[in-house]
Amino acid sequence: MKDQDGSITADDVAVLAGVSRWTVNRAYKKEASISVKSREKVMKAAETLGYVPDLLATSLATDRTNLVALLVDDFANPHKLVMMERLTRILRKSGYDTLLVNTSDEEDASAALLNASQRRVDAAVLIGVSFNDQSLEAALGAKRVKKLIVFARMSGNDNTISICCDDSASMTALTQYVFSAGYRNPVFIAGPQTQSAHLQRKEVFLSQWERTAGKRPDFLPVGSYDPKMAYDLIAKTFRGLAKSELPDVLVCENDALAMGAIDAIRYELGLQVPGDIAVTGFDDVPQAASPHYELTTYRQPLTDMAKALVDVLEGKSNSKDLNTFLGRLVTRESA
Amino acid sequence: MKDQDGSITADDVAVLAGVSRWTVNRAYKKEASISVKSREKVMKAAETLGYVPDLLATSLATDRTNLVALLVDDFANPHKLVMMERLTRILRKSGYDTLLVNTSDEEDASAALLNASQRRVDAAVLIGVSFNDQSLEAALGAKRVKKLIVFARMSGNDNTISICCDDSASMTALTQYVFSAGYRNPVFIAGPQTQSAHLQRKEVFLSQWERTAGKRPDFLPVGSYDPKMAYDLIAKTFRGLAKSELPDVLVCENDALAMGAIDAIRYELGLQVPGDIAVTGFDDVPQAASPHYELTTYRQPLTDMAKALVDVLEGKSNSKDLNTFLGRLVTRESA
DNA sequence: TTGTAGGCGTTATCAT
DNA sequence: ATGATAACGCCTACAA
Repeated sequence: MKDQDGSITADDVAVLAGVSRWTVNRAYKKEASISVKSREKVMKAAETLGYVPDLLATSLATDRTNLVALLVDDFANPHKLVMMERLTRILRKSGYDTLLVNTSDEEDASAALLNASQRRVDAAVLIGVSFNDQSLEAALGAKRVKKLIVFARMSGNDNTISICCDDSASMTALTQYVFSAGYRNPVFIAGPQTQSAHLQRKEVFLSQWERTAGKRPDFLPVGSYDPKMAYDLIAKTFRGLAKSELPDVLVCENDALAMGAIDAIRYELGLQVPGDIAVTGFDDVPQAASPHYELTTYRQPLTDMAKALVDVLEGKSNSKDLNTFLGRLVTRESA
Repeated sequence: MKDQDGSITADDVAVLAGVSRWTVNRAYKKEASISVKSREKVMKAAETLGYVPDLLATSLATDRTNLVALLVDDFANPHKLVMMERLTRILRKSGYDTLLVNTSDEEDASAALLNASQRRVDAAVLIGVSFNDQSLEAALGAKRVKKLIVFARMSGNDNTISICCDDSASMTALTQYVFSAGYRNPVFIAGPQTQSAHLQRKEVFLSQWERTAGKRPDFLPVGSYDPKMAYDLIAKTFRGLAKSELPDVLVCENDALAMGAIDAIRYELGLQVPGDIAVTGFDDVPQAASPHYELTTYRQPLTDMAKALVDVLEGKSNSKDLNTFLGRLVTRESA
């Protein structure tokens, strides 16, 4: 045994087990040519010494960290918690650890990406939205992040792998539901308007609705995916308006906005949901099911998406456009 | 320039800058004896090559990773999101990165601790609650986690550093407020009952109330800090009871439980909050301020606590009992 | 099956 | 101020 705590290396185990250091390391490899007896000896010695292989040294030697950086820029949205839970759990099951990187007070994600690259993460996964494609591209080009993955969002950037719901399919389903439920005067509540706006839920809804109903709806951009901001904006925008001037449904880009919207309709406008104004969301966060919201929304297949992420990490998935999933509409009382 | 992407080392920079490899590394150290000119040359060369120091190799050589593991076992509680945001941001500002470890499906945290130790984290921070002191102690003894910190919870374990609100002071304040607001028949809604139950909020409340009102209140343990579980339990427990049999206030161990309680009172029991049953929480999560909950609760000074964590990491704080903070009561409409 | 070099990219320490 | 040696703990590739 060595002197201090925690400095037990393969060498120490080798001595105790009476084998060479390399045999010790081999004992920890799945398909290594090593005799059962040797492995047993090694494992027993390791057990008594409290030895565990050092992942730092392993990573340095193999150029593989089994580390994934999760970049999150928006902690007001409860769906982030759901995604983090799912991702960390499934990544862990596949042997990956997760670096949680908070990019909420940075202009763009490139500084965070740089930092992650210094830790040699196997991939950086963006669960945020306020990134812009250009800075991403720059970061990806210059730095050494091996893979850049945009999760739960489409990305227009070709160097990026996007794992997400098909915005077109999901919003089309939502549009059809809203229309066939009889609503005729929707307003779309959008999140922050980033530069790469193509393919967004907003665009799909506006054009789909126009095609269906013959009129392009208005939309309201909220500064961030924060229920409070949605609340304030909706209160300010619609307060004092006559019923005839109000929309009959607010189609929200996600549940965070929708929950703020519902509260504002009830507590600021003094109106009923869905009686006066209906509301739809996107994500199906846990709170959406509560009797207070009863939110009609769209659920993404997070587990499948997380598994797809693992496939991408392990190089099993190559074609970039296969990582588009279909979720399902969850209809409740809010619309 | 070397061949592939991302494999630029200090050697490459050294060649381009016309200095030795060690000078390159020195250029990145704050107080290193290096000439301004050399540093400039190095930085310029690094810039054109896109060199950044490798943190993996640094950690291996220095035995300091600047990595902190955050163990979280409960993703249904929105306060976790708040804590994660605050901690990651403040840790980052001090040069630490955060490993997010999901321990929600593990019996105890020791397996997660083992894994973190293999990455040589500088510290493991527990933001969960369903740990038991014994397994922690075992893990701390056997493995090489340098520091084990329990955040936002008291811990009875001496080998553990606890950074939290003073449960006694906070619950006393809450107790006094509830009593002086005229409530006389409280029930405490508790979280999972772990082994080390001493010093918990529940105990403080029960004994404080007994001292004040002369009667030890009942309490109801919920299986996890999940609003839904609180909702179900409260619905099941109180449904069909006569008004005289109902409590007049539910003192909840945290906001997650309180929010479930409020929903259950309104939507399952058909009663008013606070008119029929009042509710208090703990944490002051963002949702607590919404007009729907208007929750009377207790806010912890998270930023100060996070800074204290940094102090502990940097060895500036030694005495274990100084890391107890005072928060403040936030009174709203729910009680 | 087992042992041996050499290397991963950095830092501590000593020498110049 | 700068250069050089050894070490951090492990892995790949090769030799025995």
